[in-house]
Amino acid sequence: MLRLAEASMLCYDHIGMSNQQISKLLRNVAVAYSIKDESKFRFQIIAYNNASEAIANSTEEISDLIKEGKAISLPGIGPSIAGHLEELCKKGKSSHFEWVFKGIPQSVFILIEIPSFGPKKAYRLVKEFGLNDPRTAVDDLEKIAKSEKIAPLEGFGEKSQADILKAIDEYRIGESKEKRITLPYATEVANKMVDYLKKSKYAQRVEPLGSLRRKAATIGDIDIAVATNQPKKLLDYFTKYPYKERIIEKGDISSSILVSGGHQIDVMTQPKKSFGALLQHFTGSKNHNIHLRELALRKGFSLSEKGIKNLKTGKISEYSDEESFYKAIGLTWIPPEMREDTGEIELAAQNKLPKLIEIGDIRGDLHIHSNFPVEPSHDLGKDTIEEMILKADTLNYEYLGFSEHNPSVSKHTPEEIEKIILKRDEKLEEAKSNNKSIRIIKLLEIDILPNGNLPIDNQALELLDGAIVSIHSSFNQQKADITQRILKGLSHPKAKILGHPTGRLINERPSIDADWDKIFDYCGKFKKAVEINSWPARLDLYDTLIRKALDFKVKFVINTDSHASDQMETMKYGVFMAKRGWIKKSDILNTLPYNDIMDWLKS
DNA sequence: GCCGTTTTCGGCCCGACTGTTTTCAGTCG
Repeated sequence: MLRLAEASMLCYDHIGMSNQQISKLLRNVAVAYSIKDESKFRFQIIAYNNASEAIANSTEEISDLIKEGKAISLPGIGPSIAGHLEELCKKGKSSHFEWVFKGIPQSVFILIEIPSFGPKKAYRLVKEFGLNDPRTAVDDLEKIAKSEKIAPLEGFGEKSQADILKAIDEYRIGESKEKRITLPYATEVANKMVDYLKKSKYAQRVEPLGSLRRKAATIGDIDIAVATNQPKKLLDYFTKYPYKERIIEKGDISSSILVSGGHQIDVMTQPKKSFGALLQHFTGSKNHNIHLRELALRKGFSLSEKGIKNLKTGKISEYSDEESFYKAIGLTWIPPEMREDTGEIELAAQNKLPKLIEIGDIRGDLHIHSNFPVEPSHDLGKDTIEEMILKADTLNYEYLGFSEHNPSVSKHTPEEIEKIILKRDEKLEEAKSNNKSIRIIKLLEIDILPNGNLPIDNQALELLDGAIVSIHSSFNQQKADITQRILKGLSHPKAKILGHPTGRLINERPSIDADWDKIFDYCGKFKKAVEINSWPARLDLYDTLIRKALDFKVKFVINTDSHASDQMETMKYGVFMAKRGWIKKSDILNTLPYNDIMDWLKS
């Protein structure tokens, strides 16, 4: 029955709705409007889709905002939608949404989830075959398609009947697996294809674009742009990729294939002289491009992947690079990581974009685990202290902060813990004298226990230059409790860094539900650094929360949390995330020289 | 229905691909 309630979601229970549920509800309103009368409600459809997306991407708890009457503060939510949501929250139903959904079977909102199904196709099939039970609508449709009853319908045919069966298969696979893949893995898949495409004599330039170029934490489809004078021949070559599973689309300008592992790769082509416009178009994001094109329209230009069309003369100007494309509409070039339409276009118009941090600005890693036997309650590193230092040397670092997990408290007395820390000190001192080029900082990663206490006593903490405090258990505590827990953990003078703050593991574990305003406010006031953890499955903090933390004047450290020396190379992913959070060098503490870092740790 | 550094009224991105069509509707990014 859950799905029935989810379909249009007119029932607002006393716990409130998640952002995802509210987002889906508004998306469904747009779908319903499309079915009712697409041209009449054209702009409502756009508005509801925008609102839906805004809520899906928001870091605020929308259901709280609605209760406080503040939903209108979100860009994309105006007085009308906010009013309907408030009514839904107060009365458990909204008369307006009920009116929009009236006469549209719930099954439509189920079928819409199938790839290649939009409002029209879903509604047509539901009506045609009386698919009135949302719980069985997909199965029923499959049976109907198999018994060849769809092909005879007007506007359908043999091919579309077969395509529907294929799409249902994909829908089922998609439901059972994670669709989005991590950035490093996507990079690997993309690079393999880039190497393949570069071998074609028809390819003049090959660039991975889309969310991959914007360095999003997870990637859906892999987008690749190719400059070529022979698009058809190039696409022929592309669709013959040896690891291809099947061709999704094959056109004259662009094509899509599915490769082993179920990943989709889209290739788009343009002649070399228009490649700048293609780079801009295919990098996105969608919202960035829409905003850019609206801006251009007001200036009398129409933008596309082909170039910039002057609406008065009808002439299209071509651009071989992105800088000149942006310049032509009065903007400075915008780093791909910032292209999410969250204010970057306005800043580019005023030439006020921040100078973002670069990997070369990083002077050291403050979160690494060696294999020194600290007898921790969590995992030990794989490599020796010396090996980690050697790696830091090759990365041209100035310093390295060793931060193994705290020794397990269940197996040791406080005296024993102190002894272990002192033993590690000896080892670190020895390593120091053997390698003069890397300065060593004595840290520890300490659990914040469920009650907010730290498992190590003051005497042991005094032996450290500083501590990273992080949550490794009881992730599901109530918002108020977990917020208090973190603040208490951070309150110790030696606690300097909040490690992997949200605790999320991509595709595995969601973020903790904490009051980030309170936490960032505290960190800003008391000079506690917030970690941007580069571990590809963490990328924590993530971009939108970094932006929020910046508002509270929080300082950050970018760390790798390495458990082996080669993992120290993942620093770049943390830097990508920082750039997506609009971070400058001056916001990051581990861009500071050693002495300044030590001053901060002592402060 | 939302929004504003040319607007509180009058706008709202753009093009590719597919299947079913003979000029287009639907879907996607």
